[in-house]
Amino acid sequence: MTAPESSRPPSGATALRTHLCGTLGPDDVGARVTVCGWVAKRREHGEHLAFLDLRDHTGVVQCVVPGTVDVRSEYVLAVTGEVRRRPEGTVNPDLPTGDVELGDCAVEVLNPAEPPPFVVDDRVEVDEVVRLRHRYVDLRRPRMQANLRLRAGVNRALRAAMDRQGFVEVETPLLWAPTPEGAREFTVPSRLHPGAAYVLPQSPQLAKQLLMVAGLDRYYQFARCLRDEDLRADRQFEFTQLDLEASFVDQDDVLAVVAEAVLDAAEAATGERPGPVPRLTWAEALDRYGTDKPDLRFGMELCELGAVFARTGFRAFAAPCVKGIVVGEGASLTRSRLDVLTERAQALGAKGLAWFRVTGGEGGPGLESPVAKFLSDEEQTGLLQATGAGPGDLVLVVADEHRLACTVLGALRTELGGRPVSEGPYRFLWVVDFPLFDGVDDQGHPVAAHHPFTMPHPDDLDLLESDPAAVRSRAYDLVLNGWELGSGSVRVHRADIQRRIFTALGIAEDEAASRFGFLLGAFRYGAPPHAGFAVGIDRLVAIFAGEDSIREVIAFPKTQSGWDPMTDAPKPLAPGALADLGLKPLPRRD
RNA sequence: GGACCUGUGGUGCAGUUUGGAGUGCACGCCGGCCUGUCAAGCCGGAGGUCGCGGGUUCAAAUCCCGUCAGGUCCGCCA
Repeated sequence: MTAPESSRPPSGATALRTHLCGTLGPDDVGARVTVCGWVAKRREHGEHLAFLDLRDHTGVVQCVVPGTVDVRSEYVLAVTGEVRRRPEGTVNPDLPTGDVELGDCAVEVLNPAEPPPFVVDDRVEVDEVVRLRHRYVDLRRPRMQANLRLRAGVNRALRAAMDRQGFVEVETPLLWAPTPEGAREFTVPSRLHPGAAYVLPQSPQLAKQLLMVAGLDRYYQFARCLRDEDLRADRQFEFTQLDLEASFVDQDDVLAVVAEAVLDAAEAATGERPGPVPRLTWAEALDRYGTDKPDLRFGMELCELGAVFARTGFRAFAAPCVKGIVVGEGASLTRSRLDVLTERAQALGAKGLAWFRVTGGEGGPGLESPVAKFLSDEEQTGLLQATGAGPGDLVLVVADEHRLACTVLGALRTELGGRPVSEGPYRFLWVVDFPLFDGVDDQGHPVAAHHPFTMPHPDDLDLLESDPAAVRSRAYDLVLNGWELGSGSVRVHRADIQRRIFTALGIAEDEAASRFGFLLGAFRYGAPPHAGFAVGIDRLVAIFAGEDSIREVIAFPKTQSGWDPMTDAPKPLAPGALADLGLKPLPRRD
């Protein structure tokens, strides 16, 4: 990462030290220096010589002690010595400071330490619960130090980009009002109002819209967001978003602002600036990649096979949609592997998965498959032509409803062609024109795909009442290498459109007033057209760090069950604390 | 709510298929030796509720049932 010079004092000098361990080099030869840090390794050679590898956040330097030294791993030391070139033949090319060492060292023990529960070293894999229980030790490891500092660099770049683009940083409340909508919220019971509660915000969505009514014009915030939903590798209870909103803008303005910020962040994190961010419509992303967050680092696009099997006699392929993907060199996959893929497809909702190994006979390529005998020669030829598959390839075909066929193949595409997070390049993507509604609720009303303040696509306004499922929206997602990095939308600022959407959603006027009253009330006093976005910082940094899990870029994350092995949170409240809040536990149901 | 995988000295593993004494490996730890190592080397040593509970059996780390914890995924995440 190329951090600005000003971000770190070159020397790191303090009252206790003159230099940093990892920065010492040939230029310092001859200087008498004091460095502070932790003992990474002690190597004693009898009573006349000992080596100490001293580690701080910049790296490790070898200290030579003329005698024995009673220190152990992870002792905290101040070591004073003279920087000198290493003797002939003892240079360590694997160590950045390996040209030099600290000679004739005087060692002061600032604090002894018990043996750590695991070695502070990137070379060992340690159980994650053990790491989290002793996170303060885990974070000493170079990998974690690098991740947290990378994150700081990303934040710095994002903040600079927002400032430069005229955005004003505003903090919004963590204690907010409960809303019966959307993600489960964390509840904070009120002591002063027993029986009443605040909730922690899932996002500052409504607050930032109020800031637009308030005339802030351009707002941003590094917003902590909290959602009481099940955790995953890319989801924690609490996460951080670069949250932003702007007035008198349209979709293109927002995309430009966000793109500049994340491309700056990418440049700061990786040293290279990715090219302009391309756009796909949601419909196109689904058609071509079977997902609304396609990984553009590889091809394997879905092939449309409806025309090939339009009049097929094979009942399994007589479906509204028939699509396939080509797995290059996939013909060598074993039968058991193919069975697993089939089970996987069924688990995702498909009725089945048809596979075809492409063989290379004398008369041209042929198909080897349990279902090949059900297909006519024309269909087999058509399948090969439509997919472009060649000998040695594997073709996977799903026939089903359009959405399902696409998503099943999209999942298989990712599983079979997906690359590790740590592999470049960085392929940002905008997915635009999301549907306004997604599915229907118990009463048959459409369900808001994003949130109920999302502006319908102007070309689809007429369909709001007649064909809500076909209404596109001014909602958009930012995608990076198959990860959803964030989403945003143009908001509804006009009462008449808002009323029509509420009606479509089946939200009565009094219900809307009770749920969003303060927002709708504010909108009566002059709401500017506005739009916004939120970028998930944890995911962005995880990708730049090449980490599969955002836990690796969060200082103190929780396990999948929401447990913190270090603090043992969550813990039962003391009876007195419960009483103060006017709470009484229900009897356990076991 | 569901599927799959995992649980064995401080750490990482093997052992579980086919039941037979807590057996083994690497790292770490403790003690000793060692004047140029750097994942030091050599010698010696300590360290275990095989996640937990129950069952089968003469005998269970190993088989069966249950349960807890962790991970990945589905659901969920307006």
